[in-house]
Amino acid sequence: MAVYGHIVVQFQHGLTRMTVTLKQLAATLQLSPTTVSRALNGYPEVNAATRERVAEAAAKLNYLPNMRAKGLATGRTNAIGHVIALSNSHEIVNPVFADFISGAGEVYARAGYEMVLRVVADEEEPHAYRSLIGRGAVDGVIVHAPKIDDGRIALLAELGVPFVVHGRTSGVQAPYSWVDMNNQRAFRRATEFLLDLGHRRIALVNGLEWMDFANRRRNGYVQALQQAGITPDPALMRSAEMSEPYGYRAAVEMMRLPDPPTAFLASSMLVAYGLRRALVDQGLRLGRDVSVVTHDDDLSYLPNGGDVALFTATRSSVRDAGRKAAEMVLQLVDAPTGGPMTCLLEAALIVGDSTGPAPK
Amino acid sequence: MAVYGHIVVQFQHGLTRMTVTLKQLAATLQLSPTTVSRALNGYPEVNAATRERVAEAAAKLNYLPNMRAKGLATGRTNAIGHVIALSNSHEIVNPVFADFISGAGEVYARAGYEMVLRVVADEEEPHAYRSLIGRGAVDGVIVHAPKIDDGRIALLAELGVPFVVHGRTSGVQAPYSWVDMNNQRAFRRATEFLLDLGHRRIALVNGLEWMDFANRRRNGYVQALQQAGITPDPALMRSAEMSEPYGYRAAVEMMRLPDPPTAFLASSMLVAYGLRRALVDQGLRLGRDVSVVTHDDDLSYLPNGGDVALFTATRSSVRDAGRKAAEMVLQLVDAPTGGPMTCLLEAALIVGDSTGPAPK
DNA sequence: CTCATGTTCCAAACCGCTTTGGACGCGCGA
DNA sequence: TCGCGCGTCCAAAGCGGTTTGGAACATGAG
Repeated sequence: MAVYGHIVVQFQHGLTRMTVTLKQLAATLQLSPTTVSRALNGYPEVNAATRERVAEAAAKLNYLPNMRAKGLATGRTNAIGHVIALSNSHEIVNPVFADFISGAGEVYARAGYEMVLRVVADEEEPHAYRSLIGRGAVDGVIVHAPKIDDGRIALLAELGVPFVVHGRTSGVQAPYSWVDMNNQRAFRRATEFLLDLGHRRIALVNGLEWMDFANRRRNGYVQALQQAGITPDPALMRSAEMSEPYGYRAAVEMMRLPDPPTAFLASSMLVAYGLRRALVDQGLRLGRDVSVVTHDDDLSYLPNGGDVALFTATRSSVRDAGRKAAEMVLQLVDAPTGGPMTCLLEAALIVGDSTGPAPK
Repeated sequence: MAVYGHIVVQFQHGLTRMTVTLKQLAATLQLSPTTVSRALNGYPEVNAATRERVAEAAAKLNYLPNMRAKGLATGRTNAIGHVIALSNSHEIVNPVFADFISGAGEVYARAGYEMVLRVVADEEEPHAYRSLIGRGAVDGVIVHAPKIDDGRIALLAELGVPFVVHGRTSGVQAPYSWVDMNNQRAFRRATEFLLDLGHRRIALVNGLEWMDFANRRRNGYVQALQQAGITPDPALMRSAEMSEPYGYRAAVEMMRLPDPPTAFLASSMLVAYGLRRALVDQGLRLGRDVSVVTHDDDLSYLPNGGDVALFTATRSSVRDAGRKAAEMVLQLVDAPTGGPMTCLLEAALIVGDSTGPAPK
């Protein structure tokens, strides 16, 4: 370790690495730390010429403020926390997660915020939130994958931290901030679309229905059926973790029914892939012998076909939702009194090759 | 805001929220901050009875140390940074990412580390690393998706921060820490497996070949072919972002060749799905008329079939890789002089329903 | 010329924790 | 009895920023 002027140069691994502090910067400029700090943070009580000098020196010396120190002094962390839970029975990471994160991350980057992630077993989730906030690691929080009557909302309200939920949670009365896709409406429309094509036996291959989004989707489906005077048939409704093999099994088993469905509603692209595989295996052609509509989260690595949509789908970009949620939580951090904000996104109904009139 | 004894209780949103500091805790205990700090951190110079008292009080008052303050004092952040880049042409989040993160996150959680994520356009990646480290936001870094001759290795070495790469980067001589799957060997074995079944026309539907992993996979494939006296046919080799439609197109177009392949090697499950769809559409049966082997990253939401594997596959859990990488970076943070560590994982060859002898 | 008013800068306190360098009392061997 | 070492504890000085409460000087009005 050697000292040149006021710049400390640390030798490490045989490499030169420099960490300039505000104090050192001030010293080389013959100014007080106060003035330098103010110059860099745009306070008015500093001469324009001085401000210029400071900015130049900072750039030249490669000064970067230490976030921990800044955080300590200001009480702000400039970080938002995301807790993702793994149910330890089936340790599935929500495939939607990557895209949501990428949308949110984009917003954070622009705003100079950090994203801190915790992956925990779901029984430790409350602890994770308490710890994240109690130790002052984040200024706000995003809640992922809300269940029906989700306890996290009450917890976070109690902790008094700004948060926004990706999705909603039926059963919680207290107002809170959320951004959600209109799951019910999307699935009602999808069902109506199939009804209009003459389908009467429509199957729902849904996600886990204690997840709020899946519950809402089923409501939309049931609503549309009832409106058309059709009693929902439990044999045509499934609920499980969404995967390709799940879709496959669902289709195989339902097609064995005495009165099999002529159309399927899938809760995700992967499920739709599975449905497709099973149906094609049985020699059926999608869009002619049997129809499939899926929800499409518009995941970057799971595009719905090429130029023309492979599946008829209700589409809503989860990445957009991530962006929205991030923007909202940042606003809440800036103005906690702003009150709950909400944002309901509508899904587009994209017609692809997988649907057609009900066979006679 | 009201003061009870030395505990400050803040009223906010009409709710009671408490933040206890070490100083307050010390005051209620009639002890000095020094002693309390030492008691909580397990230093020997404190009486066992005192330590007990401190621990109890801390638990009762719900004391959680402020990480920013702790970080400032110790010079440690207890956080590891992950930078993920979005090439702005095609903003695809690597589907592998979610599982890797979940493996790593698990290790961090156990070690009391935070994971901080930055999502940036790839031209800003160097800046992201500099900023993350220069501002003291993290103690170490994981490098994702290395390309051939990746410049990030040199950058991070220069910055003098502990880091481990998920993958390797051909062309970089200097030693560095990495955990990688043996891509070359996996694809050589897969190719050999097909050769043993009598296939001579074997197609490779690869990922982007300036990604190091894809390059290695091709090497393994080419090596096996040459060993068998077969000259690799450029018409049977593709390279692109891995997706279902890509697999579909590749299969459709290759099957139109005068001398079409009898077997395919896919670089990911999604590509394999696409291959399957195209081949089945043409009335071919997998495992009889045409064979498919894929690499399977064992992603939680993309299982390779149910009880029996849908695709014959080289399988290596990317979640395990995440765990490994996290463990390594934590070790490096604890002992930076420990020198580069490496970990090469071997893929298992799983035989499924998608392969069979070459048709006569 | 005087005094109020700005402008521009600084010294010092503070954020919440760790850590250095003792202080103090006690038991023990010489 | 003295001196030494040991076990326990504490005061105070950081860590690297921000922010409060002036100080010093120039300016303009009266």
